[in-house]
Amino acid sequence: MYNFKFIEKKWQKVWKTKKLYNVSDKVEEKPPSHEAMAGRGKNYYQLTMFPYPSGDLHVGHWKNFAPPDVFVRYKRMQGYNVLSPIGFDAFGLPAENAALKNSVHPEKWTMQNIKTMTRQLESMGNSFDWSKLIITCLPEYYKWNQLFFLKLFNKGLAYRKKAPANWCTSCKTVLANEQVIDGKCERCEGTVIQREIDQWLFKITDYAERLLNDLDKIDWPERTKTMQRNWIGRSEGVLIKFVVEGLDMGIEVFTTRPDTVRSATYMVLAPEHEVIKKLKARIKNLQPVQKYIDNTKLKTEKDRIEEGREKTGIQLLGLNVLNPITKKAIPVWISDYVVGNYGTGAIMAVPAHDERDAEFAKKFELLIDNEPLLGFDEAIDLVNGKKTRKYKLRDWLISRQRYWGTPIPIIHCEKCGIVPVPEKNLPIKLPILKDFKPADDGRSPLARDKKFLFVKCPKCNGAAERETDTMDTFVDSSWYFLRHPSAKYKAGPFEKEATESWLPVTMYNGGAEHSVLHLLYSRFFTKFLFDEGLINFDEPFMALRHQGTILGHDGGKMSKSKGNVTDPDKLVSEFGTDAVRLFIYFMGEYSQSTVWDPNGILGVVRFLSRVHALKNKLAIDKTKEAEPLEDKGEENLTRLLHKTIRKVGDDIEEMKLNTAISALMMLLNEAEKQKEISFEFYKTFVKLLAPFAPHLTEELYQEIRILNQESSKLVSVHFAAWPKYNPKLIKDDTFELVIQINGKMRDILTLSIDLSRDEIENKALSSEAAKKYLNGEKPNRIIYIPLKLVNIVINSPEA
RNA sequence: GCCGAGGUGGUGAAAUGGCAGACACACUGGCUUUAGGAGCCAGCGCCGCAAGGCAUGCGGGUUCAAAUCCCGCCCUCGGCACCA
Repeated sequence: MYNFKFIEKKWQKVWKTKKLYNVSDKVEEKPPSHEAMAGRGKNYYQLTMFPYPSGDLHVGHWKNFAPPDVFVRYKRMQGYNVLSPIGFDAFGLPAENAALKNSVHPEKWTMQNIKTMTRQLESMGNSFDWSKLIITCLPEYYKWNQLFFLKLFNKGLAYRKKAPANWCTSCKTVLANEQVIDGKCERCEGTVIQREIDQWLFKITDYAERLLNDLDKIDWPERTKTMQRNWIGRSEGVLIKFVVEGLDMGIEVFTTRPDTVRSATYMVLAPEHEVIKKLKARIKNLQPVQKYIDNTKLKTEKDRIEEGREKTGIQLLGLNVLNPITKKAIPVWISDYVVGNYGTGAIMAVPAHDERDAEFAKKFELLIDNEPLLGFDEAIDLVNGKKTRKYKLRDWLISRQRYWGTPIPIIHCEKCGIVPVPEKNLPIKLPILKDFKPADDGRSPLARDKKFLFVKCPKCNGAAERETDTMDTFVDSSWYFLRHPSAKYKAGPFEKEATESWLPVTMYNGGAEHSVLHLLYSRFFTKFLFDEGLINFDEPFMALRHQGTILGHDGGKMSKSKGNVTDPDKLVSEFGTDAVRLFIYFMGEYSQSTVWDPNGILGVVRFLSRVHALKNKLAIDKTKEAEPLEDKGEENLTRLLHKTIRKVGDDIEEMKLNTAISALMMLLNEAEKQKEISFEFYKTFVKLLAPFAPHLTEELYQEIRILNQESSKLVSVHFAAWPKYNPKLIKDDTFELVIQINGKMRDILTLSIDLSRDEIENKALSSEAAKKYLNGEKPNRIIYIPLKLVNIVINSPEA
């Protein structure tokens, strides 16, 4: 085994000091779209979703970061100017929780972890441009979160509203949605209820239509697009007004089935429907109704899950509406199976045509009426309905009553109301609090910092208070890809030239678990900034590929809490970074999930040391190279080399790294059979392996260059030109003909590719196998597939 | 329930209508070595001494030919889940 420790350390140091992977800041041509890269530009922006600084790099991080680096190195060798930056998604609840547990400040905890992870990421040998590093918890980054908030606010796209939040009754704090697991608190398993609190929201629903339609113009996995489509959930329907009996008012419902309106036998309102308050006076059973409404609010997620689909509800006695066609008076109910913030929060119930309504009608013994259907448009005309589109997508609730996040740049003034912080006063820095525990009253810990809290109103100069909520960390990650090329820019969130030359991201890599939230929010931000005229594109990621997850030995997702997380450090110190990288690639396709089992690593370890040992077969006598290829073995090897050049390139393009490596293994197997190998061969082999095993190949490449007496200036293998294959050499002059009898393989012949169809069929018919099975008879039919096979069909007697 | 992905040797996996199991791991036998998680040679889907037969979750179908295409099931994973 070669001295990988020495080699890997040495080259990592050289790359770092030479800033080998830092891209030039000068303006290049626009980046090409992924599918039409060739010849359309030279800038290539590859980005892998930035990590949360949890503290250590586990094998899942390797699976995230190592495969895209192959792609990046390959593109670079092809002559692309490749930007591959890295950063840390550094705000968020885990830091707070860990900090509370270990009594360190979240900032200290986070910055320490970033330091460790930086070192670990560096030891992975990825070709990151570290000069473009971003860390979201620093004011120089989150300042721009605040700027974007103000821009959204000015356009009415950031607004404040009383909204239900997840409230853990045991921790007495608000939880993020992702912290609620099966209706329980992730940390303490306490009960989670909905609590109404004033919160900030981004009006992403304004963009629903564009977010949906523009999915057609990006190269993303179909399943991811489908998930976004379902999440946005557009449906085409009609608004129909039902007149309240005896009153000069109506209640509007949304339906996708106006053709069934004649069979609507009752109406159901969501418990929070505002009309209930308005018509209080007319409701005869107000007390039980109020009780039902209160109960709904108190209902926990857990209760709902336990109840299953069992429907509950109560009639609003004394209140009827008129069916707009039959003019019959029908009862009005409230039930929590009608969702308050979808459609109009009211439905016409048609138990004859809707399963859920049928279930409800059956339970409460309501009239089920099956009138003949109307024509769709006919019905709309008759009831004077309004065609509408509705979306399941909700506005994005960004308020967090937590400490470790970006402060929302708003001031509450008694006189002036909600006042935005003037841009020139940004950033509003997050104060260093000693006590950052979440509070009982649901207010952010920032409310306890009087210095932070009490300010003068920027408008009237009177006494005012700062907003104490912080932003959801998804805000940070919704635009970070814009910041990377301008990482150090101070005058704004991003520089015009850098943005125009690098963005949109050419290739985005990351986990499928972000298929909805992060990717949707990023698209929303991009569209908003496009509308503001700040950028000239309205989709952030031209191409997207998900890596498969690595599962723990138990087959479950790796997670710290499960204790099935594997730390690759041991493998790295035992076999080297190159070996671990290669093993990750060789395990299976990039997009596929696999169970982590390090047992097979010896295969790639052996491969690497044999590649290293192959150097001993180099033909030192240089004159040999000039000789014609007389030796058949060497000629075959050259042919195989050129086929491998094509195969490896094609496979990397498709991220099929496992088969690319197996092709290199086959090539090595053949090379080892030779007495000597040429400089040219070895050099090409090393180049082909370079994106996969960057350290060993750099070492070998430099050794070859010295042996070959090339210039002593460092020319890294990672900037060497990717080998080109000779199309003449990948064409064989013979092929293997498979002979089938009745579809079963019976023989193989090696034939010249120059033979005609007749000659090939004749050869096949006179083969041993054909003679045996034909037994002197004539074949019924012969199928010929050029350069592949001949299938001789013989009629069986019974056919 | 709905949507999506998947199911191939002891293991990771190849093969996208045309030789099923490439490339590896593990295992078995042999050679070599003071020694080995070393190297080399051979074997390795199942049944069978062999000839041969049987095999890609299960059952049908299309085809000269199916892991691959079509129909119907079963199982695993991921997402959504009363959205009218």
